Amino acid sequence: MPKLADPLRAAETEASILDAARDILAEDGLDALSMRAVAARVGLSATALYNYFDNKQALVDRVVARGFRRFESYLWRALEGVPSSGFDRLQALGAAYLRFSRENEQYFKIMFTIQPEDPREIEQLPGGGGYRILRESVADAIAAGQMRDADPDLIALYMWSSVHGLATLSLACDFSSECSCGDHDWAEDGMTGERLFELFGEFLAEGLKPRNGSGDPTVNTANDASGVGGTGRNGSRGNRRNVDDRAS
Amino acid sequence: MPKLADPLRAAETEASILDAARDILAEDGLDALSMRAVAARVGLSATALYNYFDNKQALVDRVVARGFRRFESYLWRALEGVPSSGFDRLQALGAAYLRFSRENEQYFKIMFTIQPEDPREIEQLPGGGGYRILRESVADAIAAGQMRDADPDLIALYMWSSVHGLATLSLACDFSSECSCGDHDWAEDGMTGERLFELFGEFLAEGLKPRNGSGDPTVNTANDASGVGGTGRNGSRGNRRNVDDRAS
DNA sequence: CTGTTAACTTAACGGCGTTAACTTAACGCT
DNA sequence: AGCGTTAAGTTAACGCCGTTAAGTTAACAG
Repeated sequence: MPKLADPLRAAETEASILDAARDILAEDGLDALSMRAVAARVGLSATALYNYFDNKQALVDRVVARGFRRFESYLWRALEGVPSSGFDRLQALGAAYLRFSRENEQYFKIMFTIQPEDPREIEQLPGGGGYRILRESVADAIAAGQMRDADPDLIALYMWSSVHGLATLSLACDFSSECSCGDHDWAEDGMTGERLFELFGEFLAEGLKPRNGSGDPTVNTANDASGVGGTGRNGSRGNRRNVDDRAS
Repeated sequence: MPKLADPLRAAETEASILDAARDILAEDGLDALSMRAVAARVGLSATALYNYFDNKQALVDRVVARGFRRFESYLWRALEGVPSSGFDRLQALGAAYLRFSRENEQYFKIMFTIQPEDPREIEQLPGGGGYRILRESVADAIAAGQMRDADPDLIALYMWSSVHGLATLSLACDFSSECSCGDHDWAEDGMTGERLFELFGEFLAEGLKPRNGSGDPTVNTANDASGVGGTGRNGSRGNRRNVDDRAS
């Protein structure tokens, strides 16, 4: 690996390599992201890339790090014009999180799948990758008296888990189609992660325990199996244990 | 692909191939899972595997499907002896979910990462893969009056998202060490996903909105930045926008 | 004894990440 | 002007990958 003395030119080439890698990833997925493909896209031979990156893993790590920066500024933009305290800000953050995961599916997948070769180098996940914004918004909401008085890190992590889980599951499984959850037909209104997150807002704010005269009745629609239905609509076949594959 | 007329022998060989693939995956990760490696482990040549599986993707899909079945029976076992209504059952489910994700890290990762070649074949995710158990437990809790009266699918999905997000983030980022969330030092008590899930129980049940005389005060310890701290401990450097990488 | 065929092998193709060796162009220096 | 140095890139090659084509072996049917 030569030393790449000219820093300007080197930085330009490096950036164009990273751009090419990002484009290939977004267009054709991680499997299509080969050193030869990236090199061809920037008009170099594959071995030339090794002047700029130690190996493929290092290149991918850089792509991921860039993804986290882009993710962070995406979240920042989502907060523009949203008042700086209360649940609105957190709702906007969650919605942006889900929107990003859908618009940048491949990016999002590798961001939380690839583990960097050198785990010391992660100033990105989650410290710089949006977590600070979330934590700050949580602290604001607590200070404004709109959120319970608990460890802001714990609350931030709780909200992050919920939204991240929803984003991940939305990518792995299409709720609104054949991969139906239960036998409830959600395809009717094209259930998306973002729509679900709106519905989850009530649960996040008020919890799951029953309460008298709870707020928003909209989430209580389409409820036909409560109070008397016992184990619910699936109760009849719910007890099949299917133990055959236990030791596999 | 010959017809494999002897069904008993064929099923045995197929099972041993799947076992080998599962073992390699668990021991050395997805990158080490090659047709040649699997074949060597069962004492065959790589091409022999094509008598039993169309291609590598089909083999991996079967491994994933087996993983889901194992996952499901794992969750079932976690419910043995737990009373069949109320939050206890859901708490046990969540804890088992996180335990499985830690004990079977590689398995868990590909279960929700790999997307099957033929998406019709997913009777596994999430229908058979534990979702039914969760939904049933939710319906039980609603029927017992221990949970609010809302669409059980919606509640189940909410809880699933929370736990799944926590599991995924726990694997991608070690909360208790260098990848510290915020500047809060959680390494003191070796923060794990399972421990976090215990702490989240209060939020899941009671919500995040403030309430007078809220229940468990243990989650309110270690809280030093609320009420007056404004934007929290990171407020000073929190406003760096870092817009440089916007178009990358 | 022969033909069929299930179950498997070896050989090979193109693509992958990566290394080694070589080329080319620009530069400083006497 | 001629020289060596070196940045930046090339081609060739290695071993591994998924996969296909062709050939081998053993059992069994007639």
